[in-house]
Amino acid sequence: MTIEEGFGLILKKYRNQSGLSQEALAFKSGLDRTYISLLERGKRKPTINTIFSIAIILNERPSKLIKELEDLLDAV
Amino acid sequence: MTIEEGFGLILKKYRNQSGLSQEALAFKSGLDRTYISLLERGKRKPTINTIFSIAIILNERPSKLIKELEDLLDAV
DNA sequence: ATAGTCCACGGACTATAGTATTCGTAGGAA
DNA sequence: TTCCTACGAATACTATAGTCCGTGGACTAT
Repeated sequence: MTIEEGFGLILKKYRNQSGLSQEALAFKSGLDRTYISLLERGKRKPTINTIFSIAIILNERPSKLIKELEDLLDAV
Repeated sequence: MTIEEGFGLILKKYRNQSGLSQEALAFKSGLDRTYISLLERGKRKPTINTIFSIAIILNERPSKLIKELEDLLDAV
């Protein structure tokens, strides 16, 4: 699994937990609807600022998402 | 302080701790020497893959760098 | 049977991450 | 001096992050 694929899975999980649609998350985080879709499908590599923007909207610490991503990648 | 400025400070700190020059870090992480310089001066926003690449070379967990960045930004 | 929500996916674009080259400076060493 | 290492900084380039337009399928509800 690539880093971006793992990030996509984690993003999708937390977004679903928050009850937000892709479009709602996109609007609140100031990103594009289709870009959230691309991220969740592991087709894009977010910048550090994008990671922070998304994490804040999801009420999570960026480091928590990254930690979970590390664990997910290690688990392979 | 912006996210990228904070990341630059942390990168510089850990790079100096590791005893690597910008050029040595660049070589080992497969990035450009001038780009490491740009990052440390807060002029660029690294992607998630770049963050992981650099952290690995510095023998640190990406989440640790991000955690420290959060704390640095909160401290303002 | 149709309207609304949610999302995957594509094409075409714009903004910026990241590369390559070069010049200038400062410090230490020979 | 002269040589070398390390770094900042400018310019110009290439690759890709991120936007904006749309289509269509699955599902729900009315």
